[in-house]
Amino acid sequence: MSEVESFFKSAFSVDNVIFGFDGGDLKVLLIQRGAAPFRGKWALPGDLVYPNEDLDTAAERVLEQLTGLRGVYLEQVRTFGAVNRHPLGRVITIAYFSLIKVSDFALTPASFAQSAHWHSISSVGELAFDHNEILDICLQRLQRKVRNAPVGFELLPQKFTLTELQQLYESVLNLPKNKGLDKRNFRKKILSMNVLVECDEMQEGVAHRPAKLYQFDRERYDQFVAEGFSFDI
Amino acid sequence: MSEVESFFKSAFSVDNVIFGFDGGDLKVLLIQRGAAPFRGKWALPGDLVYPNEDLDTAAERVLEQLTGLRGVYLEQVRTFGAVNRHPLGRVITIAYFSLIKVSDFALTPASFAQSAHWHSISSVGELAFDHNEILDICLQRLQRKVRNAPVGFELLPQKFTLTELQQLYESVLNLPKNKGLDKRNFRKKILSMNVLVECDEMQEGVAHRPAKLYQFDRERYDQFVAEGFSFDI
DNA sequence: GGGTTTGGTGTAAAAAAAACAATAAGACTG
DNA sequence: CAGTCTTATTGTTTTTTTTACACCAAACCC
Repeated sequence: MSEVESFFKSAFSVDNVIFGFDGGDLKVLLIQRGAAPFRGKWALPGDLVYPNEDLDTAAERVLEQLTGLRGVYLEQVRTFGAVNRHPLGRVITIAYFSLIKVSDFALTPASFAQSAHWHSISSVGELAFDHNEILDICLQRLQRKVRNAPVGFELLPQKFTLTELQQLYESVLNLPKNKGLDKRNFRKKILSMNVLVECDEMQEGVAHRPAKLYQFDRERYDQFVAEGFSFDI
Repeated sequence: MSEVESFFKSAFSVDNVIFGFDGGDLKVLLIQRGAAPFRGKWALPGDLVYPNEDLDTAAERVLEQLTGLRGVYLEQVRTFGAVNRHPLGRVITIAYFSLIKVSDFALTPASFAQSAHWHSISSVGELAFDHNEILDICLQRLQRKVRNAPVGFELLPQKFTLTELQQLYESVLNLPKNKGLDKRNFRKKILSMNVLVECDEMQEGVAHRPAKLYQFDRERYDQFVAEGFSFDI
């Protein structure tokens, strides 16, 4: 038994399912493992939790090291702790998902070194460890969350069109494009919540009639929530 | 201490919020700590996870040692891992909640030794560690779950009256008795799901008109779910 | 200026939820 | 056994929410 192995009793890590929305598709940011075990395989970004680090802090650190982003949406989902989930010892992992605006994503030294790439959810292959299961559970959580909390906006630019918002929902919920949700009903519903404000700006650079841009108004949302409102789509 | 070593100076435990329903009230099973830290304080039952034990298995073990029950409803909720949550070292804990029928609860050696007692949710005092927070989060989870999955039945005897079922919901959701839910609408809704079957039996030993007894039909429920049905109250 | 593409809008029917109160059945009392 | 007490049981109406559905408008491109 190697020296490291002899110390290796149990540990905990965080793994982060980083979602993005680009090209009308829901994506997940994966890294290619450079070391054993599972060398060369795609995996969720994660790391062992430092002895003096809170779990949320560890998840934020993993996210920032890879994307350069701080203060983005992050939620703990579940802990995976099957005895044999890690080939080298007992490591349980606390799974998080985060939602980022792809346009904000900057290549960091870490992401470069770990060859981070966006993968369409629908075309993720076999991942290292139990990461397929983790991804699956996190996606289910996102699908529920997006329907009863205003988290979808975290995936869009600050200013967006209603069509983009609808496509986001169709993509996250895995509905057929432009058939899953009725355009008129969707707009009616989202606008009737009064949490979107029209910008004085139009979409630019498109080869057709440009759409109005909207923004999510968190203050109004918070106020409505305090009054008993609950977001629901 | 080497860096590698320090990663493994940590442990993980499970804590179990065991809910019961008795006397029209939602209860939680607590134990009184017999050793430091927090000696004498009420706490959630829990234990360190064995090196070769899955997390769910550990939660089942804690539950069985205390109540003698196996195969009851158990769900992982969240992991609590603040650096200083445990005064003696870095211990993160995976929180579970379980739902049991109070009438099935038998005093075990462990429950006797740990002076386990049912506490009304509304009158739980200050608990050891971060257990108040854990209880709170688990209760919130139960409140959501009971509304979109048929888990309420886990808290009732196999045969129950519709009034008991309604009181269970009012208690879990913390609604005023007989004012939170309209009796007629409640019965209409639950019966229209077709997942309850009438027993050929009536309530006994009550000093008034006895009510019909019903049972939850899980097979029917599973079939409906497969056909796209979703439970909602 | 005609073609192409997406943006934007309202109404009617159906379904679901909410509001609401009187009678029935059994147990107990005297 | 008649009367009282307590909880059980049952439907209808109104309101709200959800669904279904189709045409004209605006900008760009050629």
